[in-house]
Amino acid sequence: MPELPEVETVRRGLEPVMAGARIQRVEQRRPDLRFPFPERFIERLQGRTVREVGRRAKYLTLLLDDGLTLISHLGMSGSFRIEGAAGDELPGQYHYERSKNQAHDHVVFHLTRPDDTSWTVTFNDPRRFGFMLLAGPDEIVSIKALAGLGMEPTGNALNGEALSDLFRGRRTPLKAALLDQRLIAGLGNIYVCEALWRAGLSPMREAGSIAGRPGRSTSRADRLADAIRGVIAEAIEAGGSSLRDHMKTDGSLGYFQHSFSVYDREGEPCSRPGCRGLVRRSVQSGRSTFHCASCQR
DNA sequence: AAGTGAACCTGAAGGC
DNA sequence: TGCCTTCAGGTTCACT
Repeated sequence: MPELPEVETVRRGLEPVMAGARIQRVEQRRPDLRFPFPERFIERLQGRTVREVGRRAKYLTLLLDDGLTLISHLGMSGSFRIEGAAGDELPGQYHYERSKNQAHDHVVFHLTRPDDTSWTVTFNDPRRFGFMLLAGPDEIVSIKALAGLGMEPTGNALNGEALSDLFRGRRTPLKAALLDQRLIAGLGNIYVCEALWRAGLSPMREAGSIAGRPGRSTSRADRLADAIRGVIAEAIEAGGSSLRDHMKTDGSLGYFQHSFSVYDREGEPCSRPGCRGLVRRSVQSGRSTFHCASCQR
């Protein structure tokens, strides 16, 4: 489920339980996910206190009191679920628990908080494309996964000029450039399709074609930057609001309650006012692209 | 260098 | 009902 907004939603869900909590015990139920777990994974976590629950692009980061950071990626199907040990801290938790196949519960963190409440945080990942890494204070910058990441698509740093400079001279399709985590870190297939639709730009257009002269923006780059920031901000907002529902009722994180303009809407009429086009599905570098050829140029 | 396709793995959904 | 194929939010690697 995880592009940046979903990972941020997960972060916000974990923070109130994990930040400040002591990791009493860790259950690691298999030797690997996508990669083998780090050496002495359990031993290095048990007894530590979580100082911060952070996020970089699609990675969650748990900073511990000894300077170690647990870096976690959800892959395609990873999720965390929180359960109060007393059983009644989270109303409706039973329903949520039942909705998951516990055969894919791979890691369980047993936590205690300063107020003496006890919790478990369980990592579930059917496809096992997720992974966990440990990095010491000096290693964190050299962790390969994080080292090459581009700018976050949130906030004012991502503007037309920045996009123009990032994409200048690139002949790769705009879609591929936006998915390239080395340029912008955190976008995935859904939000790239959505942002391109909002900006009225074709996914097939050369990335460099929206660039202006060095240090200058263009109206296309401005539109795209606005669309990206808007889509991401709204998705985080939606995830944040659905997180409360998720606590009460089921395991969905708003993803499925989200209505997209083009993603997974093949054959439907384009929803841009005045546009008569239909949403088309195509394949770019092995992944589905959804766009309206009539209004996305 | 840039682009594509396959690989990793399980489960859901659709066609017949 | 069941069997088969296709597809899925990500990343990485091998090839042309």
